[in-house]
Amino acid sequence: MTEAIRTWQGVMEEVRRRIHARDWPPGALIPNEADLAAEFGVARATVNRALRTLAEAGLLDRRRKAGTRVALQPVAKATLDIPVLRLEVEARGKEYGYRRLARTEALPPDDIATAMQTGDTPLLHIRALHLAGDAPYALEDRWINPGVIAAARDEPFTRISANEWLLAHAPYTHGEIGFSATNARAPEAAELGCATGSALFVLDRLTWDHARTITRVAIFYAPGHRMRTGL
Amino acid sequence: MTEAIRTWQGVMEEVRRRIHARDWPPGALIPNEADLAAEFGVARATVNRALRTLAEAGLLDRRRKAGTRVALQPVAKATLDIPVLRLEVEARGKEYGYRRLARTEALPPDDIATAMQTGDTPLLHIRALHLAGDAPYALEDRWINPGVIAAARDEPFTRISANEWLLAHAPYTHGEIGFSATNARAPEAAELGCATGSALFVLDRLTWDHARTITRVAIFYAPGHRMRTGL
DNA sequence: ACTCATATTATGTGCAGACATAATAACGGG
DNA sequence: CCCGTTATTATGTCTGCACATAATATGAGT
Repeated sequence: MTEAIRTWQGVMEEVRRRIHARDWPPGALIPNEADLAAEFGVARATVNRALRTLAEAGLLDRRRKAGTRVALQPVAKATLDIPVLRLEVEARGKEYGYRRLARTEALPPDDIATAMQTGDTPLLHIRALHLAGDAPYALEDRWINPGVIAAARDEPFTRISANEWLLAHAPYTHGEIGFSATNARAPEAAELGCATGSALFVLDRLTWDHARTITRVAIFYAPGHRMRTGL
Repeated sequence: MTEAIRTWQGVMEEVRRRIHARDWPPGALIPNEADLAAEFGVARATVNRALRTLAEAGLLDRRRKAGTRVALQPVAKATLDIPVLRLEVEARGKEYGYRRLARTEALPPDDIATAMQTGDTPLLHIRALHLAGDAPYALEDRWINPGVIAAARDEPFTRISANEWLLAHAPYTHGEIGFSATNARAPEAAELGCATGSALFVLDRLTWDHARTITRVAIFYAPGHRMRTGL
């Protein structure tokens, strides 16, 4: 017998080891919390914490009464941290720069109006460039609902980006985020300083305050951008 | 006084409400666990669970002795579920199809060899197409280290994709995942049935078994693919 | 003033016991 | 044999208490 397991991390590691070693193969039902607690000589709450964490990571499936089993198809869960663009640039050791390109109040295109459920009210439209050193880093194309965030009407967004201003002034209750790839059209190519047709990584986000949409933004990253995380 | 808070979810909601209502503005130090527990009439462990969950979500910053404060720049954490391609297709209500395009044992290009740290040993190379209905859904380009997964040498991968086979036969301890965009070169365009130069969304993954690399894969999604999640 | 040891404090985690809840299994009546 | 009710079981969570740990604040000694 090796040294005893004392912490929930210890229990988690041991369970992970057994899964990995195929002691408990994919799909297998593992002992219940009380039994494991007895085996490891810890409280049930400790085992619970360990198994719950593994379940959140997608390695286990748990159901009341049915018990805990090893996930058949462990869906990899990638947690991406999406910081403010300024911090993202600074984390790469580059100097951050910002340039507002346009600020208008206009009727958004149909797809935006539909997504934001704003009907045919005009919205605030901001287009801005984020720089890393001298090179364009990302292009921000944003629509803001001034009906919800009235203060945005008084903000020029020349020195502070909408990206950061909204974080400080418009908390959201929930949102949706999407990732895709698109070919650069002429305006994006000109603004990002790349060839027309270049493949751009796009992040789009729609945020809500309860039932009302606050803002919808698309971030076009300069060619070659890669977003990464551990598993 | 409204109804009492009983559960950790209840505490979490109330804390979230106070942050959102600016009772506790960004950067503010909030009361300690013991005080909150007394205020809400619950045990400290309950408050701890609530605050810990909010901290994991990026809404709070916690440090021992220093206390808990509202995050200044709430880094949005997007958790992406990356299921097996077959399930991804089936979840869209389409019929899944699979076609192996190539299977060779060869020396990988330099960047792959470097990433996998396999020196100049030959690796198993699989290229396969995943279909949704009749349309190409994604192209899989995979390198497998047979030094770690010897059984892969005996598997033709004609009926079952490497994507699924590895999940069942090669558990990993950790990995890295990346997202980017790239222009389709001639082979990808031909295999995916799209124009050369189309912007493709690419997911790449490198998995390890302790210190040894198992496999590195790139998934090229057909044009227009969008990966989405809530916030 | 400055330095280093010591006290204090907030979070992190463990334990034992209890009850809640969801889902399955067992059972009994028709 | 089918169907609805009831018992059983494993997880989910709460409580109250204890001690561990990390980080800051304090203060003694030079």
